[in-house]
Amino acid sequence: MEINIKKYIKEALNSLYSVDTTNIDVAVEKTKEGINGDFTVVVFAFSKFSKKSPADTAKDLGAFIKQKYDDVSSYNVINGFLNFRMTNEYWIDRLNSLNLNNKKSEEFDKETIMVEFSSPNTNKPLHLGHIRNNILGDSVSRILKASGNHVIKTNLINDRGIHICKSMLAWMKWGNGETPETSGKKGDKLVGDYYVKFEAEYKKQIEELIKAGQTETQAKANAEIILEAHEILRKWENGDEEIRKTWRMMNSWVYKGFEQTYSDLGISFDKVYYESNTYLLGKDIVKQGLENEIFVRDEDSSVWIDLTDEGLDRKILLRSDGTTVYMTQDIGTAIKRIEEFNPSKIIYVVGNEQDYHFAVLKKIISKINKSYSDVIEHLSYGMVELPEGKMKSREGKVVDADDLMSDMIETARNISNEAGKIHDLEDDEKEKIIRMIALGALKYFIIKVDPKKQIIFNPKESIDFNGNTGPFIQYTHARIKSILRNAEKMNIKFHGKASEEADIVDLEIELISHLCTFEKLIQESANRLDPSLIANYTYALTKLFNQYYHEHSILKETESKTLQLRLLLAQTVAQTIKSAMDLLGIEVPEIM
RNA sequence: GGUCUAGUAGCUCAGCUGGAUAGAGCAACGGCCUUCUAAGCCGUAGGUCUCAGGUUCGAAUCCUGACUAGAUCACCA
Repeated sequence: MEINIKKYIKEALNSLYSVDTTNIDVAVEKTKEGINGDFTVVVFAFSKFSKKSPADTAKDLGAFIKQKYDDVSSYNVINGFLNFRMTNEYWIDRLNSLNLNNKKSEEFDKETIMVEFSSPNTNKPLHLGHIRNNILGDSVSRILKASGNHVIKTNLINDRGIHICKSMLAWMKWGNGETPETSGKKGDKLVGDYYVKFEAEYKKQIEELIKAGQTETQAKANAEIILEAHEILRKWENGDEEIRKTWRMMNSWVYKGFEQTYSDLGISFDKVYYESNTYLLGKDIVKQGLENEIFVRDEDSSVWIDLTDEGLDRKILLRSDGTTVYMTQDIGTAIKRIEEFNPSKIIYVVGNEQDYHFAVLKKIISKINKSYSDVIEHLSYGMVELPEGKMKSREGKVVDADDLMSDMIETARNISNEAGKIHDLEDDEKEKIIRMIALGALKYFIIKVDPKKQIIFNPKESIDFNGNTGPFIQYTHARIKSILRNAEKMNIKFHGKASEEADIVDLEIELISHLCTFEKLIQESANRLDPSLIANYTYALTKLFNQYYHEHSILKETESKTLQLRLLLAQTVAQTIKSAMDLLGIEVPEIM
């Protein structure tokens, strides 16, 4: 759209001042509120070509363009800014073209991009921090897909390690064979409870040892219960069948619980990896790296990479006993994925506490193979914290994902009952809408903030359903749908196209102008891996429509061309809201 | 101490690669339902954009340096 204006300006610069415009970037913006115009060109930079003041330059350019192009209806110059007003026909044409087949068919499966997110540990249930991770990963995947890429959503489940051994040990000690069936507890919750039990006992033992004169470090290493946990880990690694059986059983409980939470959240994956299958990967690569002298072996036979030249540190890749560390596994998995899928990017949605880890991983991968340098990308997001600080699973101080969702559903139900607009629906329909609203409120609340910023969540302050929220946007969608239904009931024949002769008001131009930027915004949001741009865009669109809705009746419009224009505009807004919210993983109702 | 990230209204956040008088929501106060869904709309009030320099026609935005907060720098993941 504003590409036209750019073209015009370049042409004018060339004709008027003989400027070679190939490398000139023309800044075209939406005209600020309160100033007459649709597009604004910043002309300060062109003074050097015209050898005139910005204001005179702007006048030259404006006159030239107004005279030559008939989609420009007028121009004015204020403070050296050149403002153009486009004709009504121009805007109506824009609206019509938004409704043509705007499928960018040539942009399909441009690149293969792998997005890894969620990646939970299996010793505890998911909490609000995981929710942020999941909806970020899910939304980014949707946005990358919408911008024309082939996306593979993947989850690497951390199903082995000391953490799950802790839960197992506590269960073996104090569980009396308790299962999700006998206790009626969700599987992940049950296993999480034993993790908390372990940590409580561990803490007690540490305190006792400190009282007996040990230092904290000593106490942490010597507590009997942690030694037992390490023993279980050793047995696990040696394939002890009894331990493996318990491990499989408890993990299966957890998976069932996770499945439920993922399904409630509307999250799914294309490919799931288990760390118990991948943790040994990477050893061979490290060996090769040793031969190629990318890595070094210390005297105690541990293997390292030295990144001090790159502003990073030395990082261990294999322990002196030859066992792998987290990094080894990540190297192996990354290389395996690259070889298997040949993705142009693997995006890791992981909290910013692991910035350093991924900086190192990226360096290592590019040292292994230069052509892989740009594959690894870390989508680092800020932690979700409570007013009193970090959430701590081991102390049970977390905002549980399932609890939060059911609280939200409860609130949504109350608000909906009060409004009474969906009373007539069948119970299951009602329930579906209530869940949609609850999830919409929760997801929007999180996704609207810039991923890299930390979120402090105060459980005492409930998540809003009014203002800049998911439900507000959903509500506007339902409102528009209601208008379109009423139009049908009134036997208004809707053409799906607007006449260029229709009347058009300022708010309509603003709406159309906003709608026109959606496609570009998806690209930008994909480039920046930032769904919050979509959220803010949608809110602005919705806000604008509600204003319009209030000031101009659609169905009472008697002039048929204007009525058609308004119906088309309303429908386009509804569609755009729906697709935008879909990119955030939020559904919108027809009625609410 | 090194590195990274953030600091905008009482609170939660927008503000794109520098552009005109810094915007929303929540909370407060005042209006608007015989009119397409009031989960809405309009208005009032609320700001030294952490501070100090610099770059330039022009800085919340870019650079440098302070200050504050968080993260990270393990033979943990």
